[in-house]
Amino acid sequence: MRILVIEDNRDILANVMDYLQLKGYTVDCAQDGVSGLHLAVSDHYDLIVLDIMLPGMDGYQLCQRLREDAGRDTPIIMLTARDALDDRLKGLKVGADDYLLKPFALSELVARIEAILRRSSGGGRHRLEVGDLSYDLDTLQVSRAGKALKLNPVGLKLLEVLMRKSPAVIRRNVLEEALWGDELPDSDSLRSHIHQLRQIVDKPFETALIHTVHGVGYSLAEPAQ
Amino acid sequence: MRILVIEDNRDILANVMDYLQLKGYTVDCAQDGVSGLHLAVSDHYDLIVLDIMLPGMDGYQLCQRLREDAGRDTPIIMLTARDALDDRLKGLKVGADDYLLKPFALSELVARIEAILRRSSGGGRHRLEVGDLSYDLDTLQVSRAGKALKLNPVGLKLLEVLMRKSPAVIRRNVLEEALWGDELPDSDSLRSHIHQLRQIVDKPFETALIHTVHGVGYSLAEPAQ
DNA sequence: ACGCGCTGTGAAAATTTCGTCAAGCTGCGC
DNA sequence: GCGCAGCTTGACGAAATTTTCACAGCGCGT
Repeated sequence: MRILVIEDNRDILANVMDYLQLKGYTVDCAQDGVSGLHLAVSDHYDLIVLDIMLPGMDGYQLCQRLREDAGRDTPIIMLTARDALDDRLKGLKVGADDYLLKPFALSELVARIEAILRRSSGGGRHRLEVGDLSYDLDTLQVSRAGKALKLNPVGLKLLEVLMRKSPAVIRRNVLEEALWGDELPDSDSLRSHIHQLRQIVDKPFETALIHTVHGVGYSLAEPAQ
Repeated sequence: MRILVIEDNRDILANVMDYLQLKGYTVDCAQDGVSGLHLAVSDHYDLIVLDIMLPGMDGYQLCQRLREDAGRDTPIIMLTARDALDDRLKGLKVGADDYLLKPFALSELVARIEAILRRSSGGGRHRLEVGDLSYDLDTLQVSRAGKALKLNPVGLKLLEVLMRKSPAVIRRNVLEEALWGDELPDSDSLRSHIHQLRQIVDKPFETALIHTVHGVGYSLAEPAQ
């Protein structure tokens, strides 16, 4: 993963670069807006970390020109020193994906980078994994411990929601809304679907992944946790 | 994704609801502050679009009560007709997440909704901690001193309210309202639930965290304090 | 010290929720 | 029209949770 850091403060820049490289990213940098934009346009990056206050061209202008003139939708995380509402709005308006208030913890920056990369994983690998369970969102193939499983449309949707939020507990009404939207079925058909899902996902295996939380909903998680 | 729109102007409300539903959101609405707050508290929403000027209770009050009384951190986008700085500061102060000045383009509203949802759902997990007691709001797992505890739905809710406001004392009627809303049980069942909660949270350990304040209510706090 | 009201305790009763199964319904390809 | 796969509905016993109740003990004002 290639990341471009645009920041004029040498200390911050060095810190961020070190930390990101430590995390396994390939990092380039620029210390002013013009050369930053040049790099961002002429090369390919998976994400850009962009300071607002820059010599030459500020972060907003850079972001805007990258989006509108160059047509790039490279994810951008903005760094802003102030907690001013205007900054946040302006940033979002010109197309930033997230922002971080200085001073920030490096771990937080990495967390956001990962969140955004995961979301905009344009690479096309849409796949969910929980324990030995795997769900390919492109081919709609589900397998556990290497064995392919055959699921219904409702089962797929249910599994998708459960896996996306794993290991969190999903409330019944959230699941119902995810499956049917506003027009819920008259009876409690969610129970039947969970039952069916279990027959396929849990029954043939040693350990159960689907857990019911009485009076609340269901969760999908490894028992270890 | 469930969105609650609180707006008294019928035309704007209809427009916004139509557009959001078109975008695939599940939308509820309220046309005054009181019923809006009631919905926001009694149901679960991923985001709230809140008009400032409302009959009954204005947007600031609603936001403040939702945050402070009900302890909800549902993201809120405020709608205001004025461009006054005071309004913005006031909004930030009571806990709004973003702003939109009327008149606004529907596409802009959606852009902000998506930006905020991305940020808040990608964000780390929510957890409450008081002393050696810890409560993960996502997985609903409660543990004290490393030992996992098994709680009922009512116990969880009770603990959540107590931990959120810790070390403050919570009046009985506030607790009752948090648990049952308007329709209280006929008898004083709160006592039983507190008792049950104590059996699980305090009994197996050295020090008690739950304290009763005679004639007032209960608090959850470390004894040191 | 006394009494009243509030609180702790324990357990039974009432209610809700859950797992499971089987039957009925619907849309679709043949 | 037939058969099929997928979905919904309803019913039942089982399990878990919540409410209710009775009684004992404690706090506090008098």
